[in-house]
Amino acid sequence: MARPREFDEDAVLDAAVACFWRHGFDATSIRDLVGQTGLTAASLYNAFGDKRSLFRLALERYIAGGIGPRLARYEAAPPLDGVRGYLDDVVARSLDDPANKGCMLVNAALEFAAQDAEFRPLIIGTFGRIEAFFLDCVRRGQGDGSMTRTLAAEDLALHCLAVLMGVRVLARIRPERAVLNGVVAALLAALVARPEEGRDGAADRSERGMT
Amino acid sequence: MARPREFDEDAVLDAAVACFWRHGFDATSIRDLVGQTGLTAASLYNAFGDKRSLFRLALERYIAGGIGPRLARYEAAPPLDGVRGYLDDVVARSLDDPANKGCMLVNAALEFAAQDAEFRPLIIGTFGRIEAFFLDCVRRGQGDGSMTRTLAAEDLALHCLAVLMGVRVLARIRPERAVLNGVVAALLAALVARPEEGRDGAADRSERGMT
DNA sequence: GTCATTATAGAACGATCATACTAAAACGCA
DNA sequence: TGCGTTTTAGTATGATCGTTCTATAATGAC
Repeated sequence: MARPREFDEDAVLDAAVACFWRHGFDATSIRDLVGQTGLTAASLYNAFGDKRSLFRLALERYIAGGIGPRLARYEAAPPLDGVRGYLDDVVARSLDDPANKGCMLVNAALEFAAQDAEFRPLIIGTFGRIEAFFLDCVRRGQGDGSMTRTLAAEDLALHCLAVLMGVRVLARIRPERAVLNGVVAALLAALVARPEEGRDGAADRSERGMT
Repeated sequence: MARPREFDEDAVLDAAVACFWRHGFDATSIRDLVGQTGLTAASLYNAFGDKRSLFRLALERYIAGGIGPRLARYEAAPPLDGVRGYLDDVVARSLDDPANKGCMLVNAALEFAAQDAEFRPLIIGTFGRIEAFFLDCVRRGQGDGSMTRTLAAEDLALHCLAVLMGVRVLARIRPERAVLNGVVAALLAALVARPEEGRDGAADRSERGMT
């Protein structure tokens, strides 16, 4: 009934992700987006709204295409393999990105931080999904004896999340395989059960007080 | 011989630090700086050069006033106390900052990342100083038996650095005491020597292979 | 007191920002 | 073949950006 779109929305959003991912929200201009997407400013505004809503769509697409699949890829793995796989994945992606863009979610979190009420729920919620993934790994790992029970599962999961964030920051400054692998190796060593811990599931849980 | 300055350079730089720390480089306008410092744009340019060199001075002042003293405060502490003190310090500062500005160095690192050749050396060098502090703590801790020798000191130091960065990011998103303390507690638990490790210095170093 | 020098104040600069407007163009349906 | 609707293309708009200019004010040296 009306004139049809001449562009592929997904391709345009991918181009927008590339722009925002590389330069952030503020430093990406509408002209940049016009140049990278190939369509005009009028079409951009007509199809996606203003710059903020386009950023939101781009960030959601980044999450749906990058973080979501990665979580799904390791959610059924053995606990230690899940954590290791997730972080090795991140390290590999960080190392083979010549632009060193890091993680768009971390970048957005620091650019908007607390002040932006519109993006906060999406950012916090996504980090919450990642934390939940780590928490699930740790709970299963503590249950099957592969991970240490000397700390609360919640603390260990937060530790994983913090190391993940740290890796994403460190990777932008020192994108060297030895550096990032060293960090991940130390995290995994911190998670594994110590030799003196029993390997028989929950049986020996009562032998230590709760701290 | 000429008209004297009417302002205190240090006070002006402190105001510039406050602006850049809170909003970053791009999102801070010269007009913001004019408003916060109280002097005119002409005086700003005359005294400090353009926006980039003012940012550099502000970042150097932040490092000299924030990070440097913190490193000095804990460099002579017992190894574990040094790491714990440094991170507890960071957590405390993060929690009592209502603006949640995080760390200006981390913010700058992510805003400029790899692309900016002018700020890279300062950013990388400062993180290098922090890493060297952690490495010194770990080496001493491994030497006196208080820290684990199951990993290379370099990897443990990098782990500390990554957790520090992660805490700085996490604190901007979830500035809750329990969250940040949990992360630090897990880091410290990862550093301490395990019960089966000898406490007699370097004596038992030969009993394990190098991995 | 005059001069050279530097600091101030405030307006002005061109560039670029996000966004809106005006027309023309391209379709489905009558 | 028109009509209604939406997408295009290009330009315009007002705001704000970093920076500079002009003029005036304040000092030490002579």
